[in-house]
Amino acid sequence: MKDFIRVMKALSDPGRVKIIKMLSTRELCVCEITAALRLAQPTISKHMKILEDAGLVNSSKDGSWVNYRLATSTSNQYAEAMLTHLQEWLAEDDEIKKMIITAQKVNRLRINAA
Amino acid sequence: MKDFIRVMKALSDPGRVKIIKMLSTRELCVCEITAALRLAQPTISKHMKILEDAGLVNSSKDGSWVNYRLATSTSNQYAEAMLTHLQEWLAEDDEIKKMIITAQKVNRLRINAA
DNA sequence: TACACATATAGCAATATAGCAATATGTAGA
DNA sequence: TCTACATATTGCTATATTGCTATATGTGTA
Repeated sequence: MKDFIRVMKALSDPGRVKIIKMLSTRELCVCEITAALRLAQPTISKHMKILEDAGLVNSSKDGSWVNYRLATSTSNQYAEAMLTHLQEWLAEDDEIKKMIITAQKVNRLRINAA
Repeated sequence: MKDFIRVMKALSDPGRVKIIKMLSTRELCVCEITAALRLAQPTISKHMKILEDAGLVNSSKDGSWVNYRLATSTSNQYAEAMLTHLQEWLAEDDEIKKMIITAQKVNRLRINAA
């Protein structure tokens, strides 16, 4: 039950759903997600922790960057099923479409240059 | 997006998930759900509204009783998909198993008799 | 060591959620 | 009409959630 609730809660926030959809196109670091969503960096860190605890994303370090990607095989069957649905779901949502375009353009090396 | 979030939020509460699983065995009125879950009647009413707004359950009146059942065809595709999963999911959860047994025994005509 | 940068954690304010008791509404039957 | 019962609504408190700023931690490089 707890595993299920954790996944539902993780997916109850529009920002976190946007993050999931962005990650469906490619791996992103915290600073890229922060730039794309226009939220404060600690806010994104907190969201990523919730997504990771739910088994929806995995992370790995690359120097001081932390790259996040969608979880491939996860210990949480509910997370796995929801990720499968989310490959299709919300594909036509305007806000999501914009976020995906933004996610494709954002680049960790150019974030502070602007 | 709003439809999706509504379903995720509706399923983010253990009590509401229990209600869904109870309704998978049979139709129940508010007083039966109240007796089974051991929460106050207004609390159940509020939960039922959230579930109905999400497209997860339907209701119909029978005298002063309001019967709730799982939504069969719903306007919300996410609700429909989640209900399908929930036919299988959590079947082995101890708490859920107890609730389903309770739901089978509870009877609107005997609630105030006790 | 010192600095720059990326990320995480702590602590706070605003808001949302879940519970309750009290009360209003609706229905059936005397 | 009056009463009993089932449900919904209102208004409240306690807690959870989401955002922020400030600060701590970790990493790479001079």
